[in-house]
Amino acid sequence: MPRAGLTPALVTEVSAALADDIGFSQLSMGLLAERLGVKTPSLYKHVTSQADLNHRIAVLAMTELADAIRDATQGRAGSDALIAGARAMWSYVKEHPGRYAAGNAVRPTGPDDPLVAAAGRVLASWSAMLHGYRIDPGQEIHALRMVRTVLHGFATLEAAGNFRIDADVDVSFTWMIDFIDHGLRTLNDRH
Amino acid sequence: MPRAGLTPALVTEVSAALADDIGFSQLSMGLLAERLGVKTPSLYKHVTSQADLNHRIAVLAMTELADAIRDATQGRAGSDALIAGARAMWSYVKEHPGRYAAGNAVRPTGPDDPLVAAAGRVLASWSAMLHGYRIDPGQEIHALRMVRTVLHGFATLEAAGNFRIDADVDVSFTWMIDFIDHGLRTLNDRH
DNA sequence: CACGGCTAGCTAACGACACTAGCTTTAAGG
DNA sequence: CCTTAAAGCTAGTGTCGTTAGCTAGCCGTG
Repeated sequence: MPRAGLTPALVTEVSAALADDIGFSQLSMGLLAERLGVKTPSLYKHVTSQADLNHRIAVLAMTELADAIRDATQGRAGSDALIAGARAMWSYVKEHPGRYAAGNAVRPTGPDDPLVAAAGRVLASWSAMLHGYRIDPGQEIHALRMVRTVLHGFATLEAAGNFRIDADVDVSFTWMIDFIDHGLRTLNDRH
Repeated sequence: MPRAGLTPALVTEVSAALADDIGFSQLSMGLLAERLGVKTPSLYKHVTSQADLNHRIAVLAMTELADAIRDATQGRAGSDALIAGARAMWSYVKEHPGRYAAGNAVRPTGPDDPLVAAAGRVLASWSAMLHGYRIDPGQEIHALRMVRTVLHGFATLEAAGNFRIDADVDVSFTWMIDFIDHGLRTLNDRH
């Protein structure tokens, strides 16, 4: 019996890809083992439990997402940064729905959980992006939460196939980002 | 052995309440049977499978949510209707997180699925609410999707405990609704 | 009031799943 | 070449969803 040469990182990567293929909720140790050409119990040499595996997928997803947003918003500001960042996040979720689902399903175990750090990097990107709008410091947290809410909501609704007429979802997305952008730009002009 | 007097409706109601208590993902046939004072296999006299049960919870949730939003927006228009409807949805989700999670996890089986009708009633309420803003018909679908996206995103993020500093989540919610309201009211004033 | 059929609820059992125990064998390092 | 950590295996356990088949409570009819 030749060795398969597995590592925790490889197991995580393959399970993330499998989750993207069949859906995070359908992921099982048996299917993962089959895809890796190995029997189920062998996985426990690299991963302590399914919860541990899910956690690793979540960290991977949040890290990749943070990188994607950072790369997209790099060198841009204001409207440009918002549009580029939002599209980057949306396309990441469309391409990796299983990973993203894992990222939202898993709860951090504590303050020093790498998942917290990864999620913090995503938030930091949005926060940096908002600086371009010169928002009143007291309103920054609310604007940040709104951006996060909108993008998360759109991503999950679309990943779940919840938009009936999905022909012009792209148009709706653009419209929505434009709506938010316009609102942010005119935040200080309110009477 | 005296009979418990179960019905599909009662089983659904109790399972929904249980899901709200322990979380939708933690719901199991065994726990439900225990709460009903019955052995697990007895449930299958009233419900064909766990998938069937989840579907019934989802229909119940969407129906209740549609009623709550309709009642809250009744007799109101524009900003008032948006604020009242949004708060009604938010408080429903806070009060019944398990039900709402079921409503989002379950896929409709077909076009005549009662779940589709219930979800349609929710959408109809948002649509009626938007009429008060006199939005250009070509943009209505986008505005509708945005409202849905924002409320769904906020509800799920908060239900998952994803807002770190949850002290002023209520303030953020109000701020966000106000932001959306302002944007909708000035939609026609864009240059 | 008796009785017959429907069915709610039960026990027993199966398959799928996550996981553990313990063995064998691989392969890396002295 | 030989020792040793560990990768992968087989076998087995507990839990969960689900089915089969029996028993007994309830409702309608005679």
